[in-house]
Amino acid sequence: MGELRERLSECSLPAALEAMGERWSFLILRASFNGLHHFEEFQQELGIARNILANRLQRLVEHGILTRQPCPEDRRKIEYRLTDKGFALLPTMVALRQWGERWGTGEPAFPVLVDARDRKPIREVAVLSHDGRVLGKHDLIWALPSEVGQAERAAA
Amino acid sequence: MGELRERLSECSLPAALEAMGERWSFLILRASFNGLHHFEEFQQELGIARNILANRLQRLVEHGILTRQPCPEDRRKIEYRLTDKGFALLPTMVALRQWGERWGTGEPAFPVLVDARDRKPIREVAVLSHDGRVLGKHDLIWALPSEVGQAERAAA
DNA sequence: CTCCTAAGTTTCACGTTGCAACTAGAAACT
DNA sequence: AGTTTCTAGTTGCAACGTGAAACTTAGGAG
Repeated sequence: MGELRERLSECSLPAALEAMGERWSFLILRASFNGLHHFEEFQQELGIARNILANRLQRLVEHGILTRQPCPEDRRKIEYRLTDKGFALLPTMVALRQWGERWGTGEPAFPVLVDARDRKPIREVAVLSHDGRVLGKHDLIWALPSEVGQAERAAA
Repeated sequence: MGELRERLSECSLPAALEAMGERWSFLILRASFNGLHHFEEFQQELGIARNILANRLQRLVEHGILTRQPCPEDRRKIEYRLTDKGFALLPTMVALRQWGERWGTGEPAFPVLVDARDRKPIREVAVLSHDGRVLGKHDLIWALPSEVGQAERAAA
């Protein structure tokens, strides 16, 4: 347990926050998920200052979360698009949004994310065991990598 | 689709970020999840400035994410503990950490979160359909609440 | 040729962060 | 009882980040 506390800083959370931890980053990402692609769209949707928006877009591009390329048909316009790395932030974003909805002011979420196949809403994002049970407060413990069986060290 | 874009701001992500969006908030939360409870513990673990730490702890308490109470056996000490609302941020935190691990520097996560029952690592956090399928990039669409069947509007 | 639009950049006032030193209250030591 | 130590802060100040508004540059439209 002593070692556990000492090695806390080896977690990759700080690395993730280095890319996404600044103000506006998640809101730009959400707008991106919702189909916005251009500077002026982000600016009007979010009401963010233009210099800050430029800075954030540049950082997101540098971190490989968005790509930046001029539109072929109107070369004034720049298209910002999510990369796979950027898209992989969807579970984080949905989890955070669901938390805000459940514990915040209680507004119903909008828009709703639905399964394209049957248009039914998605499940609540949760921490699951290897066999798919939802794990709660008392079902979880922190462990050293050495304490975990060798065969099943895939997920974190 | 026009309405969808117009009503983007009704999402509860901004509310969530109001509570957790500042620098250090997630790292303090992680330390909390890992069993730290006292000011000096947070300060030494994170290397955060004392005034900022005091400010963040106060904000987290104000938002109902942590509780603050003096220890009975040593009344110099203050205990900060996660509330249920704070604990409910676990899926968000785990998702963010897993993203950092998968797409960041590639360090193996530490410590590992395991199922208390069998000590096997947890699954990767994902967006799931109502019947438990993992939904990917092309399996998801955004919908107006009105477009979703009345019976199944539970999750977001 | 002129006007307009998209995507920035610049300027400057203001707010936030971070380090270091200081403080108040409770416990421990002598 | 008096001094020291320990915990959880607060204060002061310099550096950095943010935000509103005006300005710039390249490309397209009439």
